Amino acid sequence: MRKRHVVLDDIDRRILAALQADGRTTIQALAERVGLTTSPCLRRVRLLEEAGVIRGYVAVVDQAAVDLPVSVFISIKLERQREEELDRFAATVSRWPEVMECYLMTGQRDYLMRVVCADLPAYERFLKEKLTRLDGVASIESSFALEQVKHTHVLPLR
Amino acid sequence: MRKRHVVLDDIDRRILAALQADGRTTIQALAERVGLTTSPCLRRVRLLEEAGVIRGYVAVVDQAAVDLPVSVFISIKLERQREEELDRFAATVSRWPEVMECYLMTGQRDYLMRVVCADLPAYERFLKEKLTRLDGVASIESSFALEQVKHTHVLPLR
DNA sequence: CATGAAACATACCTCTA
DNA sequence: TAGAGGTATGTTTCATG
Repeated sequence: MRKRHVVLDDIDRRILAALQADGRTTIQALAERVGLTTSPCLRRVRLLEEAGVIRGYVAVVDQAAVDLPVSVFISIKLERQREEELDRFAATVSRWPEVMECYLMTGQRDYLMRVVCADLPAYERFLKEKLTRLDGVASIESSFALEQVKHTHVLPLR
Repeated sequence: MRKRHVVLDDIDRRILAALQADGRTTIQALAERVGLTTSPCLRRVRLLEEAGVIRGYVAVVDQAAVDLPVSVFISIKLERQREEELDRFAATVSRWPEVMECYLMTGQRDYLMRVVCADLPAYERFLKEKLTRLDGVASIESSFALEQVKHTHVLPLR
């Protein structure tokens, strides 16, 4: 899982595009699609995996179908922005399973995160039992997503 | 791909958890892990797929490794909020590959989206050539992610 | 290209709510 | 007795060296 910077050529990008669309394509089908035979195709896939370009293969589960229809975006400002405080905050929220994404933002140097939950009471529980119990949080601002217009994992290669 | 509401039991949830961690587990390993034999395990997986609970299987590609290190969150307010305008906006941005996520938000009824790009110039191109060319956009506000603290696809089942 | 492993399709039995 | 799991078997397809 090296993170050394890998130079990708056109075939690599086509492999990645195909695997982003279907993570279960067989090497044979993949090879055919990108214009290789199976051996070099498999070799490339393994290299991409080892280099960390492919981080893994996952099943995409429908949020609503597992009764987690609510996405909340939360903006959080910390009282102090010392490195140590930021790291501690980041480590803590990373451990919470409700947090799907969390970013350190420019500007006010605050965090933006997306939290999923079953309903409003569940969200309130998350707030009361977790977020508001953290030290050093200056402000919390929540906005609710009414509708998921788009949600993809497919990166625009090139 | 029915969206009829499916009732999931404990075994289903464990199957989903396992497949969210590794979308390529063999049915055998999966069956062993959830305490079934392969036949009923495979049956359940197929049902979950057909019911749309499992939307698909994908390779997770590292954003930075494919030279798309920048995530930008964009808040967009529309001039009018008629159904028709909202739909047209949603349909258009859904087609742009740079847009990874887009949500219709409560409150001001505006949109929040995450766009990925290679660098600032690329983002400016996206703004100039796409976003600002749309009709009916009242305001655009961008915030940049400095750092991805967490990004997961694993939903907190139960 | 050959080989072993896994997926897949089936058919049939068992148990129980 | 319908529904879910288990057993068994044969075929096909794939990964891999």
